[in-house]
Amino acid sequence: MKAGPDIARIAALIGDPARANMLTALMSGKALTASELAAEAGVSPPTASGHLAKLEAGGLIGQRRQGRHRYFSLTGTEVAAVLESLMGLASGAGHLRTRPGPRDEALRRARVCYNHLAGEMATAMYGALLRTGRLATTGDGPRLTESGAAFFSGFGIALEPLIRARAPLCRECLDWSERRSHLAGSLGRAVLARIEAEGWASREPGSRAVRFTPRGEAAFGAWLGLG
Amino acid sequence: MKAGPDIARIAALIGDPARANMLTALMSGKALTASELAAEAGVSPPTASGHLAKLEAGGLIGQRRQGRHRYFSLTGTEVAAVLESLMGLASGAGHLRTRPGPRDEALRRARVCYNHLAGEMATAMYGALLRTGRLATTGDGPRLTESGAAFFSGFGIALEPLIRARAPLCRECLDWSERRSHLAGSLGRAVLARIEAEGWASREPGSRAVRFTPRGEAAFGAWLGLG
DNA sequence: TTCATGCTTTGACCGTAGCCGAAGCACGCG
DNA sequence: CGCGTGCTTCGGCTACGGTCAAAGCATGAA
Repeated sequence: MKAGPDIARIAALIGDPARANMLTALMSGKALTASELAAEAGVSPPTASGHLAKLEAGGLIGQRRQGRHRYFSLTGTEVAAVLESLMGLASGAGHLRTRPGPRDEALRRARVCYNHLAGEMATAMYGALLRTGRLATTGDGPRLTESGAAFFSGFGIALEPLIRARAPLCRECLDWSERRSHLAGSLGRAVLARIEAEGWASREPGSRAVRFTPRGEAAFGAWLGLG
Repeated sequence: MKAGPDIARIAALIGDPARANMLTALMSGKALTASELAAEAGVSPPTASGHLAKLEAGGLIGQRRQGRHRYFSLTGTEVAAVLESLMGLASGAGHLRTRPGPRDEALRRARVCYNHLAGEMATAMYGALLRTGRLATTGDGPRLTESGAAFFSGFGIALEPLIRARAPLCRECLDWSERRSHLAGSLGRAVLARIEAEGWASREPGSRAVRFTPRGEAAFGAWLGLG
């Protein structure tokens, strides 16, 4: 017994409904203030404050003071990955009676996962990138190929600063709605930023959903060579 | 709020120390009786019984009656994957003061992850398989190539029954100690079985650790063409 | 300085959930 | 059949943890 790390500690941290709501809200990748998170979780400011302190002590979130606000965010992609996989279990093993509403439909299509794109569009993209040899996979996550480097440079992404930074360029992340992987890492983040800058899609305010315009969706498909 | 599935429900399920211990014990892949799990969790039989009922209602474990015993096991690899990723977070973000003992060291080297091999040896194997083209990766997890099929057949694994079964042949699973992927799925399971049948390694009783014999380790490396 | 806003701490309340002992089933065996 | 073992249900205890109101600190603005 006691083999392996103390998994109950952080599972319990996620296991409270108020805290789970906060973490889910933070999955949008945006840093949120304590009051916003309190509203999101449906609790009073004091309660939220206590929860946030626990989450921080547990290492799941971090804070950044700015002016008289306190911005909270997830500490990293690893936390986001755990949350995503938990959502996969909950949506699968949970009560299926709650059939997906229109809002869930949009989330399934495309959404923000911490800082990169997730959902149907994202797994389609990841598959296309691997099929066309822009990415290759080692045991240690995906790797950018030479043709891939040219491909993304042509899309307007400056790769050098990303490579110079110590954060991993490519990562894969399991999608709870699709049950397949999609692209994460600093490259995944850059792609999402570029898609938004291009005007192909925009985030719905107050939600994780990403809405593609019809023209944006067509351009996205053409870029990747999707059917 | 309420975007996405009810993650708090199952996180809370894992969040109790007694239940977490039970789940960790079940990560060995073996089906255990209620009394064994009670001992593992350090609680009385009545308490264990209550916990097991909750875990089953939550869809995390299933039971199989056999004689006058009741055998419990995890419901699937998806549950195991969540537990592994939670261990990754807990070992990283958790208190690092608990430096790894000799027992942890063995676990890091090679262990059972639900029904397949995990740890250093497993990620090395996965990397070698991808490097040599026995496996290729699509967006939808790894795929067995033709050369890979010949490779595993030559190792004494009958692929047809695995392919005929509806369970996925290849899956990847994130390793909490290595933070890299390793091979799961029915093929992963078959490989571990073959390794044990070959006498290369054996499971330590009452633990998840897998101990390779010196000769077994050498044979394993030669088989994969590791340095 | 003085006020207002954003957040945290304190203190008290309450509910829930874990825990066990004892009794109750259920199954298998002799 | 009746005994023993394995597991579950029941009752009641305890305590941990979530919750909010009110007061206490900060920080920035006037």
